[in-house]
Amino acid sequence: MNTLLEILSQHVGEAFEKAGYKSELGRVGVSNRPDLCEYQCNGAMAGAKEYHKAPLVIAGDVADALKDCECFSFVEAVPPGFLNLNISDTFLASYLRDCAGAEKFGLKEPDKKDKIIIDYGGPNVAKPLHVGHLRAAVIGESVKRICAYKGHDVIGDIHMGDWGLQMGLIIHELSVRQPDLPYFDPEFTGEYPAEAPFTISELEEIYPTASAKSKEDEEYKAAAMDATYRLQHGDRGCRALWDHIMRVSKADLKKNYDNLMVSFELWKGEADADPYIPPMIENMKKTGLLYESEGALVIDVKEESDTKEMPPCMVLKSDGASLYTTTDLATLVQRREDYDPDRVIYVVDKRQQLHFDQVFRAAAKTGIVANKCSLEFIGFGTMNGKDGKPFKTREGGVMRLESLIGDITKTMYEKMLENRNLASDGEGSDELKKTADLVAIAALKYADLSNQATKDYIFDPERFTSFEGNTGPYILYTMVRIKSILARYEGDKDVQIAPAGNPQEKNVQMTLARFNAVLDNVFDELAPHKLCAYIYELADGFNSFYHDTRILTEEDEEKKKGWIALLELTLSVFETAIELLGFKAPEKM
RNA sequence: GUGUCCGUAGCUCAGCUGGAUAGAGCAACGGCCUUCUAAGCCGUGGGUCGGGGGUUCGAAUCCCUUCGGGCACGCCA
Repeated sequence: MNTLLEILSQHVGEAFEKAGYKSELGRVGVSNRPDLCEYQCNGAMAGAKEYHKAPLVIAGDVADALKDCECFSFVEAVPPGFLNLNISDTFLASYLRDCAGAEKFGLKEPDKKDKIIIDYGGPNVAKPLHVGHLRAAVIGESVKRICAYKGHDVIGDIHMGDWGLQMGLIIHELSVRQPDLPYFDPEFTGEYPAEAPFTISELEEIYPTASAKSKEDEEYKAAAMDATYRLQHGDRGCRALWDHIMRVSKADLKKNYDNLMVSFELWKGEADADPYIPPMIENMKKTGLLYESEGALVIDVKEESDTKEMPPCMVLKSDGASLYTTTDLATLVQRREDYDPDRVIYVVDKRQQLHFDQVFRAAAKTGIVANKCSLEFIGFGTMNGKDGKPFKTREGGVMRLESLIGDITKTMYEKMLENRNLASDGEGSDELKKTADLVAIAALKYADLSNQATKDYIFDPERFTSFEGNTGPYILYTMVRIKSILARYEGDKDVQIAPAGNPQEKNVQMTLARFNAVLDNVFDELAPHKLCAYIYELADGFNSFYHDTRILTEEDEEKKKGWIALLELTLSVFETAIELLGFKAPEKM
C-alpha cells in the first residue's frame, strides 16, 4: 500500500492540477512547525517562478481546491506561500487500521527480489572477539535483517580470518609445547585423535605467545612460516590440527555471537577461497589486464572520473604469494559460483575503503562479478574512548567483548534488584538474570546502532550504567509498560483504532502512520540509526500519551477499545523495529 | 603531499535529496509517585551550526575558499 505521505501528496497534487498547476508541486511533508500544522506543502513557492505568480496566490488557489478533500480537517495558505495542513482524525484512524491489517504495516514488496550477501564479522579464529568486532557484528546483523524484512533473499557470511601466518604460528607453538603429538610425526599414517589437544582458553593464550616469540626470534618465525606453508600445501598433520583449531574456535565464536543475537547463514573463511585463487589468476591473465610492476602482479583500476590517486590493485605479491586482495577477489568468485548474488554488501571498518574500492573495480574489470551484481561498502567508524582515541580498557589493553557484555549485564542486574526491592514483588532471580541479559544487549546494540555507522563514535561504558533518555532500555521500558496494560486488559478483544481524542494520541497515531515509509527509507539507505531515531520518537510520544491517559480505568468502553488497539499496534511496531535492530524485549523490567 | 570524512548547546549526538523560530539525550536548575512500572512525565536556562565568500525568494543543508581534527594512501589484514 502507499505511504500516508504519498496519499496526501496525491490529493494535494490533484488540487494543484485542479487549480491549473502541475501536480508534482503537491509533495506533502511532515510539518517542521508542529505548533502551526501537522503537514505542509511547499510546492507553491517552488512553482512561483514558472507560473509568474506570487507563491501565496498559488497556495491560496490550491487551498480552495482542497476545501472538500476528506483527508484534511484544516487547510490554510500562509505567507510567503506555505500550505499548512491538518489531517482529519477519521482519515488518519482509517489509514492506521489499514496498516494494522496489512502485511508488514503496508511496506511495499520490492519490485524484484534480490539475492544479497552480507559480509560482516571478520573475526580471526583462535583470537577472542574484542570490542572492535562489535560494530561489524551489530551493524551487519541489523542490515541483514532489514534487507530480509524488505523481502529480499539474504545470506550473512562471517568471513573468518583462518588461513594466514597466524595459523602457522599456532601450529608451530603447539609443536614446541607438545612435540610428541602424532600431527608432527611425518611417519604417522593412522587416525588422528578426535579430541583437540587444546581448549579454547589455551588457544587464546597460544596465539599471542607465538606472535610475540616470532617477533623476537627469527628462527621461530621461519619455522612458523614453514608450518604455514605446509598447511597450505596439504600436509596431513597440519591440516588435521587446523581442523581442530577451527572446530574449537568456531564453537567459541558461535557462543559469543549467540550472546549478541548475531547469527550467520554461512561460516566461510579465507581458507575456503584459497582453492579458487589459481584458476582465478589464470583467468585474469587471459584478460590481458594483469601486468608486472615492481615484481608483483597488479591491475590498473584508475578511472577517468577519479579525482584522487588510485594505485593499481595488487593481485599477487612479488614472491607469488596471495594477499588479502587476492582472497577477497577469490571469495567473490566463489560467491558467484555458489549463489550468483545481485548485491554483496561489506560491513567493514571504514579504513578499508580504498582496499575495497580497488577490489570492486578489479572484480568488475576482470569480469569476476556478474554485471548485474553491485558491490557495496558500508564502512563504519572507530569506537573511541572518552579521550577520543581508540577504546581501551582502564589498563590500556583491548577489551574482550565477553567482559564488556558481562560488565553491562552485571550493572543491569543490580539496577533491577534495586528496583525490585522497592516494588517488593517476589520474582525468581533466574528470571531476573535473563531479563538483565536482554536489557544489557539492547543497551549495547542500541548505543551502537543509534549512531551513524560511518562516523567514529565515543563509546563510554559509564553512560551504559545510567540508562536514561535515548537508550535501548528506554525503548524496552516503554514496551514493557504497554505489555503490562495489555496483559491486564480483560475487555472485548475485538478492537479497532479510533479517531484520536487528544493531541498526544494523535501524535502517536501520526508517528505510527509513518512506519512503513521509515522502513523503506531505512532499507534504501541501509541506515539502522534512522530506525533508532524513529522508535525513540515513538517511545517519547507514547510516554507522553501514557502519562496523561488512564487507559484501564477508562469508563467509556469504546474509547478504551480504541486505545487498546492503538497500544497493540504501537507494541507491534516496536517489536518489529527492535527485531530489525537485533534485540528483544522482556515481559517485565 | 594526494585523497577522503568530520567540525552543530558544557558533553554525546540528530537534522544535510534547501523551507517558517536549528532539535534530542546527558549534565544544571524547578516541579510531578495513595491511581496502568518514576529506567517515567512536565518545565527553565544554554547556540555567531568552525571562519569567510557565493548561488537562492530562503542555506546548518548546495558551491568555492580558509582554519582545525580523524583516517587512508602496492607487497600486513
